[in-house]
Amino acid sequence: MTLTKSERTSRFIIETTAPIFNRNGYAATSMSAITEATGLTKGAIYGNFKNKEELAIEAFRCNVKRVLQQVREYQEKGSTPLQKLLLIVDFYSKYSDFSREMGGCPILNIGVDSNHQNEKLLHRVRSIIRKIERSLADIIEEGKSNGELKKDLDASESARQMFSMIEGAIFMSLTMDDSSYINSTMDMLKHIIRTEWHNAQ
Amino acid sequence: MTLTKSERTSRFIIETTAPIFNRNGYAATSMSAITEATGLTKGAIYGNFKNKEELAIEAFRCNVKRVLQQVREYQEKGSTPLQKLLLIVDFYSKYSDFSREMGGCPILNIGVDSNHQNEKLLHRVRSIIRKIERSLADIIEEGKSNGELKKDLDASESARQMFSMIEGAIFMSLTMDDSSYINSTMDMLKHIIRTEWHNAQ
DNA sequence: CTATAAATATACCATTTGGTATAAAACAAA
DNA sequence: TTTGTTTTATACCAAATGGTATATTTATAG
Repeated sequence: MTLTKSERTSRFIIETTAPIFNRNGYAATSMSAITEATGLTKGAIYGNFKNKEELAIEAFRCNVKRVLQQVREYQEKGSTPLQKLLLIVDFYSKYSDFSREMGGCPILNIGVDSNHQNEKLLHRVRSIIRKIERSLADIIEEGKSNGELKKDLDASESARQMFSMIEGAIFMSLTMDDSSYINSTMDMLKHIIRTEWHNAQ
Repeated sequence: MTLTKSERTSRFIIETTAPIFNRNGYAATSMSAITEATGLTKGAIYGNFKNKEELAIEAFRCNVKRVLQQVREYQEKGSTPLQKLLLIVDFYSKYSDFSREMGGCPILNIGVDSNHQNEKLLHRVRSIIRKIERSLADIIEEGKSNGELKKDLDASESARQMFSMIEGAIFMSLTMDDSSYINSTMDMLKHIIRTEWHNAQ
């Protein structure tokens, strides 16, 4: 587990530029902003990354990793699929505070930013979205299996709807700088889960 | 109604650059892209606009105007508040096709792009969001008054939730290039309106 | 047709852009 | 300590950036 020098500086560069790329987007993040933030020179940056695009991709990966780790920690507090779903919703209720330090939601920001601009980044965003939806759908399927959730529920469609609502609420909260958007929508989502998805007999 | 030359070219510049600003964002839209797209020179651009920022604001205004006009036309086909709400949802079901020519949703794109980047643009986005939510809330209030919608419905909160869901669905559809996101969420929204908001006695 | 004003084109500006070749430094093994 | 290898700093590149001063064209009014 001993890291080489370049591995350490690579991580350092990624971690300090991650919020910058997230806040400003790809085009609006200049190499000079990167050298200033890190205190390093272009030599160090280009010695560790092929180009700006590669660094942007690593920065995105870093931001996503942070979010997903937090979600995972939250959801693992629940013991049943239904509890897990509600805990995930709870996490996103606190998301605007959490996300402020890294400059918003990477999926939303880079998704919008990369569309029509950077194919590679866009593909990364899409694959992360698919991954998240798959893991949500898996939980829903488990819920159907153990009888907590209705058998006729379309797991992948419900997962998409859930994630779509979450991203919409994050967008509104962050652009309006008003956390009541996410609170309100997450309450609504919980209500849907408990009344439409929950298998009450 | 006779326009001066500069008024005509100003409009021309705004209309041809509007989709470019919408697709690429403020920083990633260069003056050379603007001169190329319009076929005009910098002299013509800076003779009609103070700077790039002013043009970007006008371009945003132009894009928003287009969307809102379409929504208005759609909703005016309905005669009651409930019908109007459902028609608005219908409009957004077809939104991804409609929006493609102008490069996505201006509120979403410029909202994300301007945050942490351009205060003036961000303020414009916020004020448009408030305006839209107000008009949605007004329709809901009418629905409460004429008995179509439940009396205990919080009009402005419901408007926010509705718009939040719409923006989330647009984001997902456009970044995943898959219209099933918006269709699915709009179906869900209709269901909510008809079961949770509708006053069935 | 002419004089004046409005609108656009041209040529330029300093600064910044992403990127690179190479020199200097820091490091590791002998 | 010396050698060879990583790693980082320096100095530079051509191209592009947003913006401007001025010349030229185009339109308008007398």
